[in-house]
Amino acid sequence: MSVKYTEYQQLNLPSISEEILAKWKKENSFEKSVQLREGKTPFVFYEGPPSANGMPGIHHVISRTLKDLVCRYKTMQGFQVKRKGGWDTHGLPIELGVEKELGITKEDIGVKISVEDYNKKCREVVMRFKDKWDDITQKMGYWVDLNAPYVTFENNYIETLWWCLSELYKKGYLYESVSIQPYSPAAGTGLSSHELNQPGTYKDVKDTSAVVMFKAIKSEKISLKSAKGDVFFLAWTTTPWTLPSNLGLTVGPNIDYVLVKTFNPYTHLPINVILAKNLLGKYFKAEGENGDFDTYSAETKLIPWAVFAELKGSELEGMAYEQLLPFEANTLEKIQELTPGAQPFRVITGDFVTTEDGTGIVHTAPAFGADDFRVGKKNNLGILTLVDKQGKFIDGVGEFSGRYVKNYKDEKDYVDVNVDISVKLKKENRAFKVEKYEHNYPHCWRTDKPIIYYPLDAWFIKTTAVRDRMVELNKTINWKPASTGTGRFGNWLENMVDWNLSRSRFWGTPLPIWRTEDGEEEKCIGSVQELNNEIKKAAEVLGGETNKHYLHDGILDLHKPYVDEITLVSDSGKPMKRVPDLIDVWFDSGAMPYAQWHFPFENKETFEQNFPADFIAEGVDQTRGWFYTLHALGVLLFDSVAYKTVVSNGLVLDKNGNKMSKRLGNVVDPFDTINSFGADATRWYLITNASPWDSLKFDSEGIREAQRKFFGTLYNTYQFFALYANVDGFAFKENYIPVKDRPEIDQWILSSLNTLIKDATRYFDEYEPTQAGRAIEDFVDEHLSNWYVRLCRRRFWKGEYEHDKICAYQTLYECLEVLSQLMAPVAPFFADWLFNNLNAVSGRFTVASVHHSDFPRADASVIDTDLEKRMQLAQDTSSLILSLRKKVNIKVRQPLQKVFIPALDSAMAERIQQVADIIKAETNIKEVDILAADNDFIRKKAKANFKTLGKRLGGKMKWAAEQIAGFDNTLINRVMEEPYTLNPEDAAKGGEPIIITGEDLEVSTDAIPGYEVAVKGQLTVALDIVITDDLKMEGDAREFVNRVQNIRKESDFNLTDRIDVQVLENAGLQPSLIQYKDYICAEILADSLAFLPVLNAGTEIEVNDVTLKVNILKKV
RNA sequence: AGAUCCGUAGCUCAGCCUGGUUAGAGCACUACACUGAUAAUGUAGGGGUCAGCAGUUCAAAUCUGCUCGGGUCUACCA
Repeated sequence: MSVKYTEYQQLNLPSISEEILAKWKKENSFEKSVQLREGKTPFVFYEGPPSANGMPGIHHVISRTLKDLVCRYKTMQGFQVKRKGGWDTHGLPIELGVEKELGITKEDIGVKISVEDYNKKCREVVMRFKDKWDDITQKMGYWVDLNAPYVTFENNYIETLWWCLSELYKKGYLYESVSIQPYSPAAGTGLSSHELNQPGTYKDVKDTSAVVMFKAIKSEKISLKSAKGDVFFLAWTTTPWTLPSNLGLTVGPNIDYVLVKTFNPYTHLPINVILAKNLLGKYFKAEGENGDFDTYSAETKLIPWAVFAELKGSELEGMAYEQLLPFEANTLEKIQELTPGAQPFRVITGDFVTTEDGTGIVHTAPAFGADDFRVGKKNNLGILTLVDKQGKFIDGVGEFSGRYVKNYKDEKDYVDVNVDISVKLKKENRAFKVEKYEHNYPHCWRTDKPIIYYPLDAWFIKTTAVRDRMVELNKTINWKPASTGTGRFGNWLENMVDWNLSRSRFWGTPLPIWRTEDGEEEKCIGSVQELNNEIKKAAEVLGGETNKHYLHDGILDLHKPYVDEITLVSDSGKPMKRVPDLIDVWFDSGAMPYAQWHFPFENKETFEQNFPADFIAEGVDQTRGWFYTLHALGVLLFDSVAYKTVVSNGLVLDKNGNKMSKRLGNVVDPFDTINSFGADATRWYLITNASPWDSLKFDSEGIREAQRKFFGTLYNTYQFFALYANVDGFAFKENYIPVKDRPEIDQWILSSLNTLIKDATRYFDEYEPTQAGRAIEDFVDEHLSNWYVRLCRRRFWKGEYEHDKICAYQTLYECLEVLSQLMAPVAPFFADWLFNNLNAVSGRFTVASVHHSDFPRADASVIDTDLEKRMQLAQDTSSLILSLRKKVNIKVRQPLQKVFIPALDSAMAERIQQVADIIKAETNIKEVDILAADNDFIRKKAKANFKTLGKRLGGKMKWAAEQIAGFDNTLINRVMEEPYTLNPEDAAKGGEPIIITGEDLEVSTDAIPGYEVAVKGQLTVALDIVITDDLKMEGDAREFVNRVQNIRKESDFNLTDRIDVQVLENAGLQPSLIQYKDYICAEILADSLAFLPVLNAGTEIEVNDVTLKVNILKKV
């Protein structure tokens, strides 16, 4: 008739996962969990789209666990949490993968393979591991809606991106400009930062470096007039080929510079040079300072030098100098022709200048360095690009024209142009030091040739225009951890530059801008319909073959090459072609709040309800990725944050703290992990081991520990409950017994439980799942299993099914039930399993899954902090007594008469009194004798309370502490009663009196003579270890019970089987057994205990060094 | 190079915000005990210059500064 709690052979977490997963599938538990909250407040979550062209790794499991647990928690808190999944499908990694697979390079696209076929291939590859992802998603228990995911390559998605771009265009935020980018002359292509970060691109190479001399033009303004002869700025470069393009010198405004009189080591001519003071030692030998200038000749080894002026960089600003290498192509006229109004050849200031290397004066060629470009633009230096895209000097650079700046073509007899430039400068008295310099320089990963930084056209979003607003709104975002928001992200925002959108690739979202050949007119398209209209319009105006394939159905695929085949017409009637660029994939993902709903073309209302997100979470590596692009677009388009809370989780490292990489072979396969340990233990470990934002040293031993320690203990507790509840038929059918009517121990565990609910709720609300998990763990281990169940064991298997027993069942049941709910967000399978096992019998909930239930609410009326403290006292006391027993080697089964516990005050006495029974039972002691506060039996010890006294006493603290340590009982008692002056003599002489009160003392007890004593903090116990004959007999009886119980167990008797016991007569134990016969029989469920002179059958047992023979007979 | 996180027992981590005089857990190790939850549990033991240096303070693991080591992100250097 009655349903039983399911009992198990042993804990098998993976099979629990499987079983529950099947149940979820069958019952559509996820969909149901969302449906059940229909009409409730939405909690908006954005899923950062993974790319399915790579295998999922263990690091995906941690961030998804985090996302999942928050969503599950919020659902249980009554919110409706829809979780639309998504896939990131564009981007360089995909293209590179395809190229590798096809054995082609970027240059082959459009030649060996059509763009159409290439993109087709990309589209195939992009979902290659979707099955694996779906698999891990399910197995790890990640609830996300994959039925209608957003996919970034779909037309609708791209259409929204176009809408976003056109909005930005309308606001004037989208513009084209030159920027300095890594460029590979050998490959003839720009490189993305991603390509630059491929392993092995940075190599140590030796290059010709030169410290060159720029001749200053003396002016009235600067006090260099005092220098006799020419004055030169020293500047260092590792790329002498950039020197003809030099347009400025940059100094640090706060750096100290010196003017030094010396000789040029190559020409031996007297010169004056300017360089950073810190770097003097690098170029001048100390012994040469103030040397003999008059006798200097070419043969002199030690070059004399002398400092005769010192000045700040800011004082140098504005000084002019002679052009170093004038040629036809870099005359002032040419420069001003290229940049009207440019004013080159001046000293400017820049923050990026350091005195780590070089001279503290930076040769600035705006075309060939990002910093140079920036300061050049700011200071109107103009720009010279005297090197073409093949990497050779253009015409008009004298003898260097046509020469490659590096050996890009593998010429056998290549002569380094950098060396020739240096030689020329040496001859012209313009080189101060030329040497080989070894440094780390980036190389093209494809051609292995050094890259250069080169000005390239690119499209930008003017994020700097809203920088202040982005900073301001960022302050309203709840960052976990906060430091990422203020530090890494905040700093990034402060120093933000415009967003470079352009990518010269094939598989991605095309930039929807069409332009006339002369660049005079352009159009930015914001929707498919607009494009189709324009297609027709262009066909009509331009006629002929224009757009003939697109007239009938309009455009069907918004990718290359189709968009590029389309010609539009300008307002003045000229044909317009699309600019060739694709956009940065980060724009794809950053626009997902809008594009996932195909906003504004559809789902306007849905979008409005789902923006901004309440919560997102990804790895810290997304700080400048997704977190940034989401934020930027939110601010640019809607003047709003895109998310209110963001959790950034740290990296997963291997157990030795190394980054996981395929190369090192230390990657952890998430499938293996979950298959062998189950998703719950894995998730629990990932969450509780370290805060999500700390990097995690992943060690499967830790999962094993979580499995054994936490899940094992909880499982055991359930098993224990099920075992006896099934015997007694407990199904929670009786009325709920008011907590106040239950035994104190029940009140205590329920109080702890409600405190736990309160804490866990707070932690989850604060996005501190680690703290929540640890609190739950502590409760299960310390409170529930190792104290409540241990102390209450007998209540479950002894006695009749009545009040006390029902209290015990109800209490333990409630603990297990609430635990299943508290742990549900983190360990969803086990929690549901536990919940269902309980609910299948009791039917207390109507919902079919713990994930459909409401998160427990703490009942403040049940929380009794005093009781919790008291119990802690009982635990500590018991622990002390047990340690004393151990010390004197008296086993717990041997009863002892008495323990003394000194109470320092009446409150403490009261508390001990209330838990005395528990202590007695736990430690098998007959009496707890509480010594009142004012007894003289014990000696008290006082220690100064540094916290209260320190502030008042300051320097006299040490002295006072010594005084207080010397107090005796009388003095301590006196201070406890009334204020006491510590320094009466001093005070009498007019010194500051030191008055102390009871608060300023920390009183504890000293040893009690004649007893075994143990102390912990303020708590002292003194154990009476005398074993009287009576106690000995009782100990024997208990020991005997234990032996019989073992025999019962070994013989596989049922818990309820009754027995008859026969014992061979013996002198040693018989008196004890007779005296405690009733007790013994009750314990071992014996109907008789008989002493026989002869015993043929039976077992030899040993009880306290006495051997005796017993025979146990099961009653039939 | 800049930013940020981290550094406490052999290992994984608390404690740090709010300074207080014996720095805690768990795992592992050793020994002993317990055994009707038993692939569990208890007790005891060894194991720490709280990365280093300096400062503030009566008092620093805790606050400040610097240095070193590790991770990550960004940048890439004349």
